[in-house]
Amino acid sequence: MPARGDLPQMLIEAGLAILDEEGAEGLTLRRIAARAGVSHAAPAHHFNGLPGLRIGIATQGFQDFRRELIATRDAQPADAGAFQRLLAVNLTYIRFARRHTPLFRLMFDQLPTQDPDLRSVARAAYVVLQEHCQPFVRDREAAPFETAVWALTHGFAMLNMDQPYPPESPVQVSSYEDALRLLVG
Amino acid sequence: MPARGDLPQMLIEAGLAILDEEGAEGLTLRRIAARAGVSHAAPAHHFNGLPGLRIGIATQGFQDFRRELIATRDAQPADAGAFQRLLAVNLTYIRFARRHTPLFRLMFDQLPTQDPDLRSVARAAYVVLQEHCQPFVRDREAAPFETAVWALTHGFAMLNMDQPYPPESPVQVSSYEDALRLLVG
DNA sequence: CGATTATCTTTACACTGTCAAGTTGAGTAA
DNA sequence: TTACTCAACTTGACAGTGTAAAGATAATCG
Repeated sequence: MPARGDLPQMLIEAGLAILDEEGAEGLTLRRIAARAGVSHAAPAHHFNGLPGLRIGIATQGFQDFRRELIATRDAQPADAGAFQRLLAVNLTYIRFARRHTPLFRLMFDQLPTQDPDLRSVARAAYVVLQEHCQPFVRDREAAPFETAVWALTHGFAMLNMDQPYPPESPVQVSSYEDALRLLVG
Repeated sequence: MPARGDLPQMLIEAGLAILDEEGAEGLTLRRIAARAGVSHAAPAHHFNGLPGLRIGIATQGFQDFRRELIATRDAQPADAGAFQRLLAVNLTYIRFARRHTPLFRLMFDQLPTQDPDLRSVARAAYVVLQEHCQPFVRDREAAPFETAVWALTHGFAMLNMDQPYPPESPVQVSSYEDALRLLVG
């Protein structure tokens, strides 16, 4: 929650709210500023224009994303198996994309900007997934397997986000478990 | 190639060129029109504003996409194995995303619009991938396996498009073959 | 107390998409 | 031929956008 007077954080929160409520098209500098109760030129003093503000919003998005992944991990029962843990975390990944589709798109659209803070929190979110792959690495190398699991999950999230495609054989969340099982062998 | 006087096709071609040369930010209605040599209001008579033109560009993108997939399939040697064929087609999928990143994003961003033509060509492109999964379906059901292969490939394409992420363990095209092999078993 | 500096507002500008009205030119019917 | 029609396109205007410059305001500090 933004402290009153902490305008940068208030602008980011306003941006997140607009993304969830109105989608990516509503995310204009002037509307963000209006929602935060300041003039349209105020953001310029804290961010490098709209591009900078978008990076800030994406950074906050990755932090929230990571927090949800961690919350899912910590909510697993003590006797949960390694596969169930990996599955639960990855399903949170997929559901986050579905629940916050415009934000999710923005997050990964902003990654190429190479902003240090953004890279850092994005990396931290990935580590949560990565550590759940550990039990399945066995004799093979870790990196290629982790990459495969990540790509499968991210692809599933992307294709499941907006609508089933192709319509005749939809990418349903319910079929992700089977897909993941194919991969872990 | 657009015939002179076929303005709709010329506008789409102009849009594709702008996407490749200037990225998504350059794709404005007025710049597309200027590149096609017409006034800024001309596109309105052939498309439903910029949203309609974007759908048209995405539709053309899926057609080109499908053509490249088919070209790769037809270029395989007669003695190529089923895995090599699947791998080759999917690598074309991944490379297309990398070579035409702004277009690739636009294509899948426009899918939720539910435009009939767009859905049709997108489905046709998917079928190319789908038919290469056939040899690996064996006793299991086809749809979940195809979905898994598609999600893995699409996720790989998305993560590989702009830049390696996370930077320390990049999603390299060279590691896709191992990932796919894990999946087909 | 007076000066300074960060924060925010006001104003102006170029650019965007859309709409309404006007222009043009090819085809058509009498 | 002449008048009509109509699709294709242009022109002009409008609200909304991001950005930059300049002004106002208030807190901080010497």
